[in-house]
Amino acid sequence: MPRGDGTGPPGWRGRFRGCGHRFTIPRQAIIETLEKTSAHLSAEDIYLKVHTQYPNIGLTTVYRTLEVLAQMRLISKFDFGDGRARYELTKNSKKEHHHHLVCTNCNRIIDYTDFIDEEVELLNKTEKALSKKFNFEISNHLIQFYGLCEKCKKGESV
Amino acid sequence: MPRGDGTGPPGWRGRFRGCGHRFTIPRQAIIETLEKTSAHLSAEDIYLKVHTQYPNIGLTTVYRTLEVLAQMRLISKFDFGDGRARYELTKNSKKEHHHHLVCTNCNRIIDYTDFIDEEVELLNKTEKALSKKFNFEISNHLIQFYGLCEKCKKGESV
DNA sequence: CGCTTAATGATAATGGTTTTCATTATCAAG
DNA sequence: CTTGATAATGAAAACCATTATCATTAAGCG
Ligand SMILES: [Mn+2]
Ligand SMILES: [Mn+2]
Ligand SMILES: [Zn+2]
Ligand SMILES: [Zn+2]
Repeated sequence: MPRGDGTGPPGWRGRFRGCGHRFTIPRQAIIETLEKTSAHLSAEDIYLKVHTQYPNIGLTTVYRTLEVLAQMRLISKFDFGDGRARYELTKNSKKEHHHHLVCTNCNRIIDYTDFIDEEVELLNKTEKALSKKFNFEISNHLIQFYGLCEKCKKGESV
Repeated sequence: MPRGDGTGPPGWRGRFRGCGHRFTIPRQAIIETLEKTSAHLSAEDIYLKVHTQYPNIGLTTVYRTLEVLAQMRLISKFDFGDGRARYELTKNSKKEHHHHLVCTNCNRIIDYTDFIDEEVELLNKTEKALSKKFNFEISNHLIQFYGLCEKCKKGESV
């Protein structure tokens, strides 16, 4: 059963305490913002959203919280080529591990999980082979496809 | 037969002219620097190397040339997480298309092409499926594995 | 309720990249 | 080989996302 005390069902407070971190209002607010969206927010995006409800939470704190969350592996940090880092909860209610399509024209990001089945298999195989060959301990991977989204593909032919 | 006039065997001048660009000394020097290395150089890396032979070529020009080269698809631009963009010739004598292992501890980059055969197959399949499903025109992809290199794996257990 | 100290926030600093603008040099035309 | 239009260059300043500083606040433990 959910707590209803603002610490959220999955026990954010517990996770923070478990890593020796304090669970503060700003951290709670930032996580709630990330939970509410399915977008890929930048630090400033998050700051602005949080700001409407907690006008005294600073951008610096957003950056610091994101760093802690990333280090705890609770969020993923991405570079989609628009000059700022973007973040999303690693396990959102709606999202599990997925990869991205990035529109090089309008910077739209599309999540996909649909065709991952065979990918997962090949990824495991590849990771195993690479680990052995280079004696490299793989802990994570990044897969992104770049191109033109539906909208931009149309606009291109004008 | 190679020209021997400094424009290089693959006809760099021709490629530039073909895109309506002029072929200048700085551009030539930057390309030669990229041809000579198998590393993943930053703009400043390139600037410093070029600087030893042409001390009056500026960092700004390096950035601008890299932008042109990237737009012409002759170089690839990467973000390995160390806060600066890194570049490499798309088709080097030694390298064709390849993917990267990135050490999250010492930032070492390992190129690999070895296990790509099955990857290529799956990638084509995936790209086709994604294109259809999202009506997205895929023109490029990025695949990187993160973890600890041989050296850093050892150091970790100390 | 206090105490310890991690966390915060306003501000300044950092550093990679981009802009500006006056000057130079490429290269097509004559 | 000139010449001229203009793309390219370089020094300097501007930009802007991110980080460091430091005095202040508050989380969590006893
Ligand atoms: Mn996503
Ligand atoms: Mn490479
Ligand atoms: Zn688009
Ligand atoms: Zn390493």
